[in-house]
Amino acid sequence: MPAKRIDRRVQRTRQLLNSALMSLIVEKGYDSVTVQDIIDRANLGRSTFYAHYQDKEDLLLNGIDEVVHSLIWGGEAASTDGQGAGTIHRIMSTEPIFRHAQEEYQLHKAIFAGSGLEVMHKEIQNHLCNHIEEQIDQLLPDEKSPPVELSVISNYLAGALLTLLVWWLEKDMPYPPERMDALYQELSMPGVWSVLEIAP
Amino acid sequence: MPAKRIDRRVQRTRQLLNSALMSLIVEKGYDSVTVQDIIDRANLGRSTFYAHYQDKEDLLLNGIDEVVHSLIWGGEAASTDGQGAGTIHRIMSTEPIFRHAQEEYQLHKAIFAGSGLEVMHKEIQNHLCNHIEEQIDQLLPDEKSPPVELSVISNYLAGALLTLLVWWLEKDMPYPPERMDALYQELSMPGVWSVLEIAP
DNA sequence: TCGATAATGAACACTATGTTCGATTACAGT
DNA sequence: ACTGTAATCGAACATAGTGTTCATTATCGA
Repeated sequence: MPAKRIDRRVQRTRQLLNSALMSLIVEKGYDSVTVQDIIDRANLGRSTFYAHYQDKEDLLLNGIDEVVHSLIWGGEAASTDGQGAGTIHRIMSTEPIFRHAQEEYQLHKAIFAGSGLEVMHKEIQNHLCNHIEEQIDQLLPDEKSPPVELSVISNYLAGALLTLLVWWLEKDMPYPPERMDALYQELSMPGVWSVLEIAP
Repeated sequence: MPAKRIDRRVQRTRQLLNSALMSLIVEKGYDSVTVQDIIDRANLGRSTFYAHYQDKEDLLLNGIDEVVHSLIWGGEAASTDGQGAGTIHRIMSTEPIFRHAQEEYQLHKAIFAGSGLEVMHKEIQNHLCNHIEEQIDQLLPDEKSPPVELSVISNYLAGALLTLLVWWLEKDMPYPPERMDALYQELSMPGVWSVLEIAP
């Protein structure tokens, strides 16, 4: 196999498009950003855009993929340690998620405000569900199968988290990230343990 | 005040448009229905459409408003009675909601599949939140104020319900409505009581 | 029957999308 | 530095849908 020819222009172009989109989202909101806006801001030709991405949505998803991934799977380390007495037993730590949302809340708020929410929702929900199901699998005793499909639980947990996150951003973050994490755990986990029929 | 002049044509037009939209949604999915489709199906002129509704979204919301309202507030009667021993104490009965979704699941699935979800989400979430907050208010002891804003709880409950509903429809309703209702109650309520610091 | 109101539908202006293609530019490898 | 290749350019185009306008026609309630 011949050595792959890696053209620096490709990276640069994608990078330009992505940051153009992000800054435009903050300025005008996701819905009102057009492809024309993006290529103007990035100083790129129209056909260049379509050589890289199918459409606006595609660009958004690709740009955010890494972030989502690192957020969810990066928090994994914190999920198993530091469960002192009195703490609610958790499946995953959501604090990094809230913290990250806080750090660039203008962007996140702008994305979630319009139809960007719908675009992100499926993507994030998928990632979260995968992660959650893995975690639950480890917790379940081998001999017994769960009383409901695991995907109900994972979807429930992911959906609830996203709901809280959107609420929090829309209200301009009235509580600190740690508080939101604690709230999420306290709201969601008791019912989950109950349904799974395992004591935490 | 002069007697209001009520023209039968108006009702008829709106009715036609609405059912045209509904049938088209089932056939093609909400996203791919155009205004042209709607007026063709309804045999109405283009300008007639815009005389009644701002756009597709407007039509959808108006058509579904009554349904949502009756669903949520109609279930109220069942919410206070029939809580036998061993039952989870609930804030509202969601069984009618699942049942109604089941009855015309083709429509609901088609709506929730595309960006109709986003349109409905805010609407339903608002209605649900109002209802839930009223219910919680009644349950709270007068002297003590809730440890968090009520809107967190109501949003959490509404979001979780919608998540379950969408999951259920996408999976083609693997469980009966009663089961889904029970599941929702068991998943959500323990955490809510815990956060509200009141024993059910 | 008689205003008043509603519906018609074709024409129009507009905005955005996504594609095409020949010319141009920048790249990686040698 | 040279060279073939790959990326970019950008204007033009086809497509598709939106929302408005207006003179005309049909239908209403009283």
